[in-house]
Amino acid sequence: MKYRSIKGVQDILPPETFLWQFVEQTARDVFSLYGFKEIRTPILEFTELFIRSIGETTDIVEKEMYTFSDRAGRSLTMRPEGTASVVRAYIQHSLNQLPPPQKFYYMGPMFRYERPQKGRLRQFHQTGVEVFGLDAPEVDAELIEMLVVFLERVGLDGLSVEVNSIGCSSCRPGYRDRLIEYLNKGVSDLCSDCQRRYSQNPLRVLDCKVPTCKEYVKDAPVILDFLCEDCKDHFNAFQSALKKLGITYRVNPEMVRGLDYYTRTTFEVTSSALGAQNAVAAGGRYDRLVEEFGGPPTPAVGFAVGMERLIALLKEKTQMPDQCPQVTFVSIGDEAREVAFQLVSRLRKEGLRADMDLRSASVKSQMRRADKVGSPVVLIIGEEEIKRGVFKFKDMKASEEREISRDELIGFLKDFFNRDG
RNA sequence: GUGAGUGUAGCUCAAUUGGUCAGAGCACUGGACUGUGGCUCCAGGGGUUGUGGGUUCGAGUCCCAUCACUCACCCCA
Repeated sequence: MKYRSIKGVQDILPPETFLWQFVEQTARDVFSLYGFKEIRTPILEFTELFIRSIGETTDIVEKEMYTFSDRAGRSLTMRPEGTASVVRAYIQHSLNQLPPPQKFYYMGPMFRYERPQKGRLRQFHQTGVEVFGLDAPEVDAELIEMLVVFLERVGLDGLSVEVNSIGCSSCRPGYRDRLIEYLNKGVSDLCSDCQRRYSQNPLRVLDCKVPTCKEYVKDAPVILDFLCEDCKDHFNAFQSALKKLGITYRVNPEMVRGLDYYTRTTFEVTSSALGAQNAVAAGGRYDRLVEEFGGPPTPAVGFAVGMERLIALLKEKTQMPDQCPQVTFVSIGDEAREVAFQLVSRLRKEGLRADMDLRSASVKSQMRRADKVGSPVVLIIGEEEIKRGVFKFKDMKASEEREISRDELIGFLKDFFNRDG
C-alpha cells in the first residue's frame, strides 16, 4: 500500500457518518433550545494563545501540541481544544458589547500529539459550548442539564455526573499550600509519578491510581474545606440548582481539571463502558480567562464533549442508520437506458432518492444490485414498456409487480412512500 | 515519552515439531433455457503472509530491526 493515514487519525466512513450527522444535529437542536448560537473559529492560532490559556506547565502545552512555523516564521499551533479560540474571538470582535449573556457552541476537530489508545486520538472531535457574562451558579447547573438532555436525547444512559469546585485565585493558593505541606511529610512514600506531581502540580496527586498513593491521600486536606465564602456560596447554590433541575450527581472533591484556566465549578460526565479514558464530556467555569486575554472582566463557563467517545458508546447500542436509494431503475436495451437516465434525474428533482445501474449490466445483475443496496422499489423499463408508455413497478419487499403509466408515475411513487412513512 | 500484545486476501480467521501452506468462510463479480432480486449450486478476481535484514538446504512459522494497530501508564474529551 502506497499511502496510509497518519498515526492517531482516522477516516470516518459511511454508515458511521450518519451517526455523526445525527449526533451533530441533535447537539444543534438541543443547544439552540438553550439559546446557544454556533461559532466557527480557525483551527490554526498563534501558539501563544494556547500557552497562555491552557497553561505553560500542562502536558498539552509541554509535549502535545502540533506546533510549527509558517513561511513568515510565526509560530502557529493546531488547536488542542476549543475554548481559547472562542475567548479570543469573543474579545477580538468585542462581543461583550452585545447584550449579555453571549452563548456559543462549536464543533470540530482538535489535535493533540499523544500516544493513541482507546478513546484517544491525535485528531479527535469536540462539540463544546461557552457562556460569557454570567456568574450565577444556576448557569452552571443549567449547562449540566443541557448536557444531560443532549446525551439522553442522543440515546445514552448509564452515565454519571461528577462535580467539584476548585475555588478561585483567593482561596485555591491557600489550599495548595496546605496540600503541599501535607504531602511533604510523606513525599518519599509516593510513587515516582507523584513525586514529580508534587513539585509540578500537587493537585494531581489526588487522583493518582497507585494504591499506596491513594491510601496516603485519603487523609489529605480537601479543597472544599478551604473554599472562601464566595466560592462556598457559589458551590452550594450550584448544587441546590442541580437538585431543582432533578439532576443526579456526585460531588468528587478529588476531581482535578487538566487545564489551568478553570475556577470554581468543574464537572465531568463519565461512562464505565469506555475503558481508561472514561470522560465523555467535561467542563467548568473560567471566570478570569477573558480578562487575562485583555478583555473586560467577564465570568464564563463551558464544556466540551468528546465525540469519538460518545459515538463509541452509541455504536454499542444503536444500529447504524443507512441510506439507500428509494427507487432503482432497471433498464433493458440502449433506448430504455436513456429513458431511465432522464427519469432518474427527474425523480431526484422531485425529491426522491433515485438511482440506476450505469454499468450496462444484465437484468439479473441490475436486480441483484437493487436488492443488495436495499432499494424498496424497482422500476423496470424495456422495449415493451417504452412502446406502451408504461413502467413495471416492483415492490421488492412484497415481491409484487404492477404496471404504471408514465403520466401517473411520480404521483404514484409519492403516494407509495408517504404511505410507508 | 514508558510498557505489554498483535500484524496471513476487503472482513473474520486456518496452515501439524520451520519442508506443495498460501487456504476457508463471508464479501465482491459473473453464470445456472438468453427481461427480474432475496434461497441453493457453480465459477472467477483478489495476498511478493506489514516492511527490511539475518539464521537455514528450506521460514507465514526462528532471530534482529523497523512500521502500523491494540491496550495500559502518563495525560486527557
